[in-house]
Amino acid sequence: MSDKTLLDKAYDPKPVEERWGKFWLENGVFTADARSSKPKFSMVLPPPNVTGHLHVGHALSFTLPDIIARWRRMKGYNVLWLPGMDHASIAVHNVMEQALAQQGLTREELGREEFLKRAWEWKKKYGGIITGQLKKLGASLDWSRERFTMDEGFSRAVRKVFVDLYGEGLIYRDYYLLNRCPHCGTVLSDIEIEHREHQAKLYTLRYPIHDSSEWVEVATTRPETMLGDTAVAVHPDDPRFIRLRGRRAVLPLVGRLIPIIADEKVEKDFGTGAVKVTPAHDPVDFELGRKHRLEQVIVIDGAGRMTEAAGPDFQGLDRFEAREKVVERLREQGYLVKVEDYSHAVGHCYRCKTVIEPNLSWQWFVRIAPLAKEAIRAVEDGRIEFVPSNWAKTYFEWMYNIHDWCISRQLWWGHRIPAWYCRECGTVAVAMEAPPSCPKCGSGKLEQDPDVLDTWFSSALWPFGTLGWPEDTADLRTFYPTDLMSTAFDIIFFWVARMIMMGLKFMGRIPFRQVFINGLVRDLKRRKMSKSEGNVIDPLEMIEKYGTDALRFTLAALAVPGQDLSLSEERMAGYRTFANKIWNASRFVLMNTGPGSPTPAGPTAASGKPSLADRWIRSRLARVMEELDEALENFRFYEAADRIYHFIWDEFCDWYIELAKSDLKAPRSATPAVLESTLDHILKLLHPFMPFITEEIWHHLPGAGRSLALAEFPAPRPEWKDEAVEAEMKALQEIIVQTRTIRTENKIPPHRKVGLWLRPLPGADRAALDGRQDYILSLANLSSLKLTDRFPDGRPLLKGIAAGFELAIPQDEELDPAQEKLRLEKELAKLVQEIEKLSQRLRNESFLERAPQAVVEEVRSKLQELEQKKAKTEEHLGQVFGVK
RNA sequence: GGGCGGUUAGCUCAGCGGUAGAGCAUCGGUCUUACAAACCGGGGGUCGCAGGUUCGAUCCCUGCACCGCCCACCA
Repeated sequence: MSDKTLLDKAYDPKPVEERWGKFWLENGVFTADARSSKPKFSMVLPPPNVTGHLHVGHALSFTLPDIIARWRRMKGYNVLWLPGMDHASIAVHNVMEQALAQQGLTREELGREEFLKRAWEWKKKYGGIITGQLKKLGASLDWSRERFTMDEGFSRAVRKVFVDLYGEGLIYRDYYLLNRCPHCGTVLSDIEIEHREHQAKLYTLRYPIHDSSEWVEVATTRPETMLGDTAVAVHPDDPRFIRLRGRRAVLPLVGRLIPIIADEKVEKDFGTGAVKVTPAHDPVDFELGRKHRLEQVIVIDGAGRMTEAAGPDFQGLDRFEAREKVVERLREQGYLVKVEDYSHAVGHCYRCKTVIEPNLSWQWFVRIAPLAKEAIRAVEDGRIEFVPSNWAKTYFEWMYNIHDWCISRQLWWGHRIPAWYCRECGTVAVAMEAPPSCPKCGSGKLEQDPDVLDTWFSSALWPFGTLGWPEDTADLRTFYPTDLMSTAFDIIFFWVARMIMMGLKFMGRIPFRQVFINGLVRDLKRRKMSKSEGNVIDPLEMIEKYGTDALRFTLAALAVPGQDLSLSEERMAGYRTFANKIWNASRFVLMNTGPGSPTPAGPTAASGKPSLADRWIRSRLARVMEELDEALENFRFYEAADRIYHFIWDEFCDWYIELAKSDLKAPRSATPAVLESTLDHILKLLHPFMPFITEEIWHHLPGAGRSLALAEFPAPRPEWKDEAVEAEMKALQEIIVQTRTIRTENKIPPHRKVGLWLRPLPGADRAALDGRQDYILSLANLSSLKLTDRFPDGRPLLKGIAAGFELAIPQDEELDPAQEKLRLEKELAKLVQEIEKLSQRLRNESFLERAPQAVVEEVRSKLQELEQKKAKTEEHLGQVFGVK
């Protein structure tokens, strides 16, 4: 890729990201092959709204599956990750109508046709913003298969599903009380309502009993609805109201006589124990009304304005104005008993946050129970697995209590309901295409239902509609069912559950095998990010500042299953540093193994004798490779990230490269080859997390292929693991660290070379040391030490114990006895404390009896070791400073 | 009202039955020829509270407290 063998000194993400992002797309690196013989792994992207722009939630829920996709691809799977966009009817209406309002226009004034024309133009112009941003993130999507929920094929799929369900009686039309958003001008389904706590008032009203001087008190939070009351209800067992049974009340302000009914739904202990019933404006009252065959008087229309039925005093008023006025009138006329502060939950539109208005209208519904039954079973019997598994509980709870789904919306942008009404005979014709005439009376006067379908109705078909259904395509055969659905918990009901129902219904098979639910991204105070709070972290800004790889790695490192994550910029800065670290480690490797270097990693090196460090890093690498697979298999992104991070930084950079510096000096060393191959492995292992920088560096290595994204992910190499080598290395590391500590605490300047004298403690393996003399020497160089064979008499010594060795640093100058004494005493105190803990356990007979032998043994040998150490330390103290 | 999750080092978070970990911050020392966006060393936690189970609990059980979220037809 590049002639340069030496990379720039600091890593600059921008040009690298630009170059490789473009390269991947232009070369079809992520294009799947429906006819491949490789095992397939498929996912569909949760289609972002066309109104969307990338926020950090997207960044998370696209990065995680991308890591999986890239990992699988490198492991030899035929990976399809299919992108697309959702037409998002309500959201689009919101933004477009807002724009219209600025011109003083409403959509009605514009007309349906013109509105749709503009919507399409708008989609064309702005709809691709988020997909462009997705590309920036490095998401390895197959753009050749991009779909849109309103493209022709998909729309056809939507119509077919509607027609088929209708044919089976699973879609029906009903006159029902539903949540309507007065602002958006459409009904909403139950889950599109957000409940928010309101500090409101509870009004107690007094309704006179007809033909009597008595009255009944009722409580309400919505006095304006009293104009539409058609009953008062009490509990059948409530003794207070037995005398009122069968009587009628006179509705104040209106004068209508309304029955007093008894129903068990009424809570005896709430309010006055009697409740006003408004079947046309309250969900409970609506049910009550159907049960008791009460009249429905509509006093508020869908836009939240009072109707003619509300009476001349109120007609045309907004519902909240009407509330004030009704209360005023009631007060004037003595019907208002009291007003109390009252806090309760009020439904709001999930899009525009307007208080919803229950409203009666004709709507289309999906009869959900039969579909839900199958969908429940698919999760129960494990065909579909939720990760983390506790989300299955959320899913079940909703599915068990699921209500029929209202799918019609009074909007224009979307899939128009394929139903035609005959103006002559009133027949409803449901069909894929407009029928030329009424199938019943033959009249040509047919009118299509003006409404469109709930956006989620079409999203529900995403896993198969995007693959070509209802056609029997190669893609559909190869890639359905998909393997993984990765998404956030807030759309389990909206989307996941419905995809499962529709997939089972129309494909006869589950739409995906696993559902991975990622956490929510919160700010540092654990608050949800929202524009109004002003606590939004903009991923694009982060990319600009820290690079995409750093952003991706941060998200992965914070992605603990089942946990929301608090995104911190500091953390991201840390991973930018990590990228730079990798960059520089690679520079080191390339400088020392490249063709121009004094120690090229050619065939000679490959056949050279591996040093201890060579064998050690290989062994450690083998472990990381295993752990990474395991972690990704289980969606433990944070674990994978943490593991690779520490392997690269601590083991590869801080130890191996440092050791390599002296190993490289040995004749016929294998180190250049090991350096190069370890880097190659590191790049591959890290690529799913940090695709850009790894791809860039990889192309500087000999033997790099077309793209690292298509290279083979390192397969497990158990034969590389070497316990003995790791143990030996660990001992040597301990010795080094110990000497460094001694030096630092005695303020020996880092650059001053001092001698190191080593003697195995009784019981330690002397041979292990002897055989490694030269090696220890090179290790010692790490800390400006030189190994001395002979204990130099008569000079001050700094002493320590590490890994079964007694060590001493002879000092050329006078050392500060106070300093050294302090160090040893501190050390001693620590030892005494630990020894006490351990011996306490060993003194406990129950422990000796009941704990596993291995544990007891471990404690014993640890204790022995500590005691030896303690003895030595005391000896040092006594010897050198005369302290006993 | 029902359910779910959280409470571990100054901050953000891992760990979850056998002597407490990371990143950042902090203290001390280094420009050691890949990297000062670095290197070396150190300090810092009675793991929310109270009981229980266990040889042994941060980890399991019960209760409590506080924080966050989801669901819900007490008007």
